[in-house]
Amino acid sequence: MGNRDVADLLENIANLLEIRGENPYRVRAYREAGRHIANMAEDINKVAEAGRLQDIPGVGESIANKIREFLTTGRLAYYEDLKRQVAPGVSQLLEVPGLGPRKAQEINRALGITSIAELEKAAREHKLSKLPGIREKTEQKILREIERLQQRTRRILLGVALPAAEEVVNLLKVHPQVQRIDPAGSIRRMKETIGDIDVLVASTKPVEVMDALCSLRIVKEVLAKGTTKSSILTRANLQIDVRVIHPDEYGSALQYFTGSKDHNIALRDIAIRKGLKLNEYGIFDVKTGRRLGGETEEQVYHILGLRWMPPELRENRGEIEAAAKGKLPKLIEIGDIRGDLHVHTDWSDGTDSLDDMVEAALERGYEYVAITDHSIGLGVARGLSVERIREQRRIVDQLNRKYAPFMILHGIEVNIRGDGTLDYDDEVLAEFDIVTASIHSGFGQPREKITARIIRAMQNPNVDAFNHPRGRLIGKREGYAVDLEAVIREGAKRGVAIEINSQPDRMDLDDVWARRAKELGATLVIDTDSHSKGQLDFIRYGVAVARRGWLERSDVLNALSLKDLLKRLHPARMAA
DNA sequence: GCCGTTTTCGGCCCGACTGTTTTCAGTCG
Repeated sequence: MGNRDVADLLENIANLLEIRGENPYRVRAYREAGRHIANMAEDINKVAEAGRLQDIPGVGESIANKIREFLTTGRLAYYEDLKRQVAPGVSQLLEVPGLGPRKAQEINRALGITSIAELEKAAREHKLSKLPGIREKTEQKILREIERLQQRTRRILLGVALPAAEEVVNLLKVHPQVQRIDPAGSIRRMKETIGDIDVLVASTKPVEVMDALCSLRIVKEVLAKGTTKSSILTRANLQIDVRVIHPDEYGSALQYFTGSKDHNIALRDIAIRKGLKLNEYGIFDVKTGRRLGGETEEQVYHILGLRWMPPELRENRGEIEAAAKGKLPKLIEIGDIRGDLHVHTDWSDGTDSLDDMVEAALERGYEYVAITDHSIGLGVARGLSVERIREQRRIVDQLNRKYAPFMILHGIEVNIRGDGTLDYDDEVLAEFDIVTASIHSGFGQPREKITARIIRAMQNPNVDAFNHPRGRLIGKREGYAVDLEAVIREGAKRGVAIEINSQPDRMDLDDVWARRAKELGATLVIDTDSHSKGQLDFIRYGVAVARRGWLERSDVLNALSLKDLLKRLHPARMAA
């Protein structure tokens, strides 16, 4: 029973209470508590054992008791009761946009409908419009939404959404009536997945901007077009919502539409206590109604007594308290990254040559790059034999003479076998400039076994980093079961860096765990795991995870200069 | 149900939109 289970339990309770039409603040209390637990890296069992459940924001006596019961017995009587009181399937109806708890409950009560399929049938037979508060239009809307629901794609990877948003931004920003333009929402916060792609424009001629948007060459279909807000479908089938704001209101609008929702709620709470009112049009004095600001985000935060903060922090995970005390972290930036330490070539499963990958790293302005092809055990990826390693080493040495002072580190992504041993003997591993270790098989092993296996690998003194620690592929594969806390502690103890893998479908570690790793004293390394030249640009996604995890330059191995990096990896060699 | 530089009780973010309404409830972001 882990954090996820508890968070899901609380969210489910909130949903059931909502359907029952309970006090909305009680519903929100469960939702809040669940969200904080989902955002927490520390194991809830440990927190419970230490009697610190009520230290979790949003968890009071009542919820703490329920969590304790759930953790010790595996079930919760209160939740079982609740489930019995709510007809099964009603919560499914809530998935239809436009149907909230009230209407869903009414539809279920009056017609006995418990699934979306039944709902669709009833709507077609015009049975819904006999109910109070529902007429022809609502019925039609429900049918449309069900249809959309069936063909809707789920959340989009940041690595897909961000380039799409940037394309629209770049095409529109040359328009003479566009004064400012930015991606907003979860894209601006650089969340690993994105629901809606939002773009914000500052202009005094919104209609002209809307016309320009809808006639862009990337537009496949105009889904909605208004005077200040339009939605387009791109040729890549991505929906992008664009809104135009008056330049005087751009700061408060950008703040508002960047979110997160929780962050904004907390800000407005501060505003209320100060006798102020905050909305997308500005920040106002409640008594006089006078507008105090809103042209820039900085203004909004300053009037609330806070420092401006990077969007990546705005998740209501303590950033507001930190901003009030002037204790915001100085987040790592993409320019702090001095090199990439996890890169593949066509020697194993990459598509570009060693030379090309090195050239691409140089072009990025790096001081170094580590070539880390796969080891022999990974047959599918053409893992290198010992002979091939030595051959590759000779070529790396040649290239190093050519490109000095830029340095190519000869590395390896060594496979951790089922028992925790590594693919090569220690003598072979000792020849590399950097050894990174990964799991590529045995994902189904029990948690204890995988954890022990990884820790054994980390205890090999040749290992410098542990790659994509959770083994997840977003939307495709859950990570393996592992006690990450123990793995990270081991890394901190042995000086093994923990990777933030920048591949858009990995983002592994994620933001929550990156922050926890910092707390536990581990060093992180932000890598792209590139399999082609272009993928070196993925580094910005890894940096985004790091920033969302509150990391600073000093937390990151490859923010070190080449000299300091070599000192860190090979203190003995450097002394010699 | 939670929480406290107003409070241990009485608040709890704000505005827009839609459809159903003759003044507002429900839903959403």
